[in-house]
Amino acid sequence: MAGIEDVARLAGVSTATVSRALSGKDHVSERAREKVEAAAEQLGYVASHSAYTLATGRNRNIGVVMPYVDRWFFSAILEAIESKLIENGYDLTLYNLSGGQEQRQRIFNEFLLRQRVDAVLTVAVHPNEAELEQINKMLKPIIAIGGQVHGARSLAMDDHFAGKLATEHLLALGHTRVANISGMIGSDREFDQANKRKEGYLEAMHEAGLETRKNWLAETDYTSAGAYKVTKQMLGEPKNAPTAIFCNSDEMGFGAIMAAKDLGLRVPQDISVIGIDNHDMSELFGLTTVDQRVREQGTEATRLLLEVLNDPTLDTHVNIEEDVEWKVNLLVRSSTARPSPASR
Amino acid sequence: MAGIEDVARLAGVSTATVSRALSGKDHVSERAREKVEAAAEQLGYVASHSAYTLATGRNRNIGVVMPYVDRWFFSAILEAIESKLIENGYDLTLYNLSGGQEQRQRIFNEFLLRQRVDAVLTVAVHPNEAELEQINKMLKPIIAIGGQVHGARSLAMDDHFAGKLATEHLLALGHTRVANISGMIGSDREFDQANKRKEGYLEAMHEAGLETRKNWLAETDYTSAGAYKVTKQMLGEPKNAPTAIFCNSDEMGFGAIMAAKDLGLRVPQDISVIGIDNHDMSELFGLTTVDQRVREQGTEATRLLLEVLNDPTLDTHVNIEEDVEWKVNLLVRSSTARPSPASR
DNA sequence: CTAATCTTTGTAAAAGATTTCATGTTTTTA
DNA sequence: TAAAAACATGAAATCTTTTACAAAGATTAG
Repeated sequence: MAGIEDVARLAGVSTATVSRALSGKDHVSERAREKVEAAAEQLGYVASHSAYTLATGRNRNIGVVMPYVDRWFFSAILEAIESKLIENGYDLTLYNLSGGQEQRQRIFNEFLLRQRVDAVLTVAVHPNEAELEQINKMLKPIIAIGGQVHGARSLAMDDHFAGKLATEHLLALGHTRVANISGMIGSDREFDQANKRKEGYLEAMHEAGLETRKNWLAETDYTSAGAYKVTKQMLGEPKNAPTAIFCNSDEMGFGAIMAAKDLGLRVPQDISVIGIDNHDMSELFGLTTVDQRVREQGTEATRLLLEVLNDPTLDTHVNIEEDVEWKVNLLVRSSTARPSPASR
Repeated sequence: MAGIEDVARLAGVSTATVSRALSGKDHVSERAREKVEAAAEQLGYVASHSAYTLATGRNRNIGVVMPYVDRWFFSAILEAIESKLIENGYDLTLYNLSGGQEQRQRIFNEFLLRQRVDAVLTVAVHPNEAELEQINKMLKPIIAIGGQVHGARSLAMDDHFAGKLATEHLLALGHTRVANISGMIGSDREFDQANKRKEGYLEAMHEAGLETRKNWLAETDYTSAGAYKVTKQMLGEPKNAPTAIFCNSDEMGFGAIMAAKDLGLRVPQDISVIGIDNHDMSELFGLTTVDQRVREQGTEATRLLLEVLNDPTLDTHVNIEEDVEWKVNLLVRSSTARPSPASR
């Protein structure tokens, strides 16, 4: 492959001029610029990235760390981040934490420290003490989406509020027997954040002076299969059954709806279901939800990050702990309605 | 951050020895190795990646190019690729083609040529002539998953065969009125490949001497919402309705099942549905499908790639055009059954 | 015991860009 | 027209590592 010297030779100038011309810098005569551009074009020259990085200290590369890639929320947000980055000339290096404790450690101890990235974007990651220390060692900007990371800027929705909002929608419709399906606390560190939605539910119920029976509080993993199972149990004995279910995520909402239908119940006449997310398939299920505009979150967080990187007045190692609170909206579809008179 | 010289100084050896000791090379005395390791540990030294790359020409980084990230197939395969790569000490740089023609061009013309990756993995990408030329300019190994790329090794399922297999399952159950929902040809270059599944369907129908009515051949985008819509139309007038539907993907199968249920039809008693993929949510829907073991595909393709990269006898620029045919299996669940006597 | 071989180590030369500094040239100002 | 300022350019230093080569020390063979 052609190097900068080849281009310089062909254009009849020095490598310094080539570098200046191609990066649109300072003082380069029109003539020289044209000659250089022609030579570069002819040789198909593209600057070697490692040399560029070594010389400038910049990577034009952002590390994205997330606990999963193959779950809808994460893949949607990743897509948005990637688009925004490419648009601005940045590469995206992906670090997926799903490979177990050992791999997770390696990512924090080795990969992120290789100085390969200019900044880090974490998505729903809860670093522990040691990991936090490693992250801060990098002296690079960090933005955390979906959950605070100590020392980093964050952009996150208020999970407590969202849970309350969803529950209050059901209460406003007249439901009094409202259940909640949450993730298993502790089974997956990263989802602890999302479980604050349950607290919002509890608060709403409490404020309305309603009881929350034990069997209306189900826990399962954050999958539709898990929700399907617990919903079947919950709705199995009609006597104790709720008239509405608030699921901590839309995917769990799908499972709840399928379970209800398989039991011969109609949604929403016999049972209302609400989720959180506004998953791509929620429309298909007619699922009422709290829209958290996932893709926009990715775009906005990336914009924030680029702002920091492009602002030369800011030290690159700004870890302003300024948290952006992300707005969410109730999106009513056909899975929620007033409880039927019979069920009361 | 500490550099190699700091480590050398602290350990009381030369940088050459540090380099050799840390990369587990050649002839280094036990004593020297220990001193170096202790010094590196103490300083928290991690070799700068760009310097490593500049000196060795290696990136320990693989470029992954895919048309989408936020669709299940792609996110699942991405997860598998990433895990395998991290395990082997490689980074993954993601290039997502969904950002329109202009961005697509930039990815092929600039990003991939920056010499930032040691190899490229494409997933269901159909490069055009110009793009192919750029790819080959890189002189780097390429492996194509899900569709051949001229000049590259590939690992792909036989889409024609899978379509035939799915259709024959329905025929074996006794169905004669079988419909197909495919993607829109040409609307999305990358999915042309998957549309070979339709040809398999047509062949199976033809070989069985069955007619394929026009309104049993629906086209839509590869989403469940699209499939929902066309299925409602198709099953709308019971007279011409099929007794079974073969969908080109599971996601479309979900849409078909939901549409059928919303029309008051029972699956599989009134209508059978089969898909292709074995999507994570297929079990929830009880969807019979052709399992293409998506994650394993990603793992295996990555293994193949690493094999090429690690084999010093192979020129790194091996573009053996050796295509691995990926096996698929019929996975029968509860969405397919014999047609009811009434419907015949 | 000497010569040959093997280990260990350090010096210095890469790798391929960017950028500082110095120099020569042109333009502007007084 | 002379001095000052602005501009264009190239030589060489720089970024941080790996590695070829040379040299020195240790071990083995004859």
